[in-house]
Amino acid sequence: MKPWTGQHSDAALEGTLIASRALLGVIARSLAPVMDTVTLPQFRVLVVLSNFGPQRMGELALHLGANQSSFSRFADRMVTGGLIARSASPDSRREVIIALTEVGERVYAEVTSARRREITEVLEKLSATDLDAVQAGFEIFARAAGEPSPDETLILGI
Amino acid sequence: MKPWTGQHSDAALEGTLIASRALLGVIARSLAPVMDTVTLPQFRVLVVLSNFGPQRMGELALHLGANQSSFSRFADRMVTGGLIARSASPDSRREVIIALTEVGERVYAEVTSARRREITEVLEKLSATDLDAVQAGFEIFARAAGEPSPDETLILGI
DNA sequence: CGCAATATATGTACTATAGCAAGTATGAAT
DNA sequence: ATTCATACTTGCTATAGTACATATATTGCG
Repeated sequence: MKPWTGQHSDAALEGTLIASRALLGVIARSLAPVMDTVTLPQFRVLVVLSNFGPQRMGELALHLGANQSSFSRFADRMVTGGLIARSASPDSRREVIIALTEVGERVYAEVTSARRREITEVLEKLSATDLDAVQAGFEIFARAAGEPSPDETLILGI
Repeated sequence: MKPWTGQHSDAALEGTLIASRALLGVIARSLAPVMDTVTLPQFRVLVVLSNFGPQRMGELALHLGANQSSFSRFADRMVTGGLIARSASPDSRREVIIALTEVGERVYAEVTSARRREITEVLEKLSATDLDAVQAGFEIFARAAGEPSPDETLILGI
């Protein structure tokens, strides 16, 4: 099934590409202020911990597609940076649970709230009619595109 | 001027955030296949060279916010990787022009065409009516958000 | 020409990421 | 209890990125 002609699709494609650049700008701007506190790979850890909660080292390493031994020292740096904390697992004394510290939470929140703020600023420029149109279009697109898998999103570290 | 109520804006905000995640998924997927050929910082160079053409070392370093001396060795690695090439400047013998090699062009094209393909796949799922809605919404949003500055886009290396 | 300015390259050094192999501590199973 | 598996850490090593200071080559100017 091909409900539109080539020409029609091209316009929508170009529009989508332009919008995707605009959104990337938003995301980049929201990320910029914390880039001297965390590296992009480190920010990925904040994302995972924020969305999935405290986890064992191994689990986390798996989530991030990293070697466990690499991840241990990676975690060292983030602990030193005050972003995450190791703690003993209640289940087993050989397990180590990694959780966000308050600082880590704050850094993550800073980025997400900046993102919301930026988007709100854009939306505030719109008339009620345009806002409706944006909302409708984005919802339809998001539904068709589907949520990216966590792994996919993490490629970029966002 | 505040053309909408809080509730209305929230729905549009959430929709935008969800769509932004969907688009990030698209971008990440398109980038994944080349991530074993280039690093993200290196991909930024491909982006700049693709969009602004061959440039002097110093210009390029400036574009990327890098120290000139750092960039010289950074360029070495990309030359070794076959992605860019140094050449003499016609203007001055002390200037070095950096340009994409065919491989570099191909890597960049691979990513952008994958992105187009992914988006096209999503749009193909839509009815003509929905496609119109998506196109309208994205155009309005992009116009309001504006093009991100090159520097902003490069934060993420995309 | 001689000297200052410019463009790039190199010496040196440090941090982050990352993998393999080996070590240690703990838990589980026979 | 001994042995095997699990979970994590550490030793070692290598590469990428980045910066500062210094060298080298080239250009432009007085």
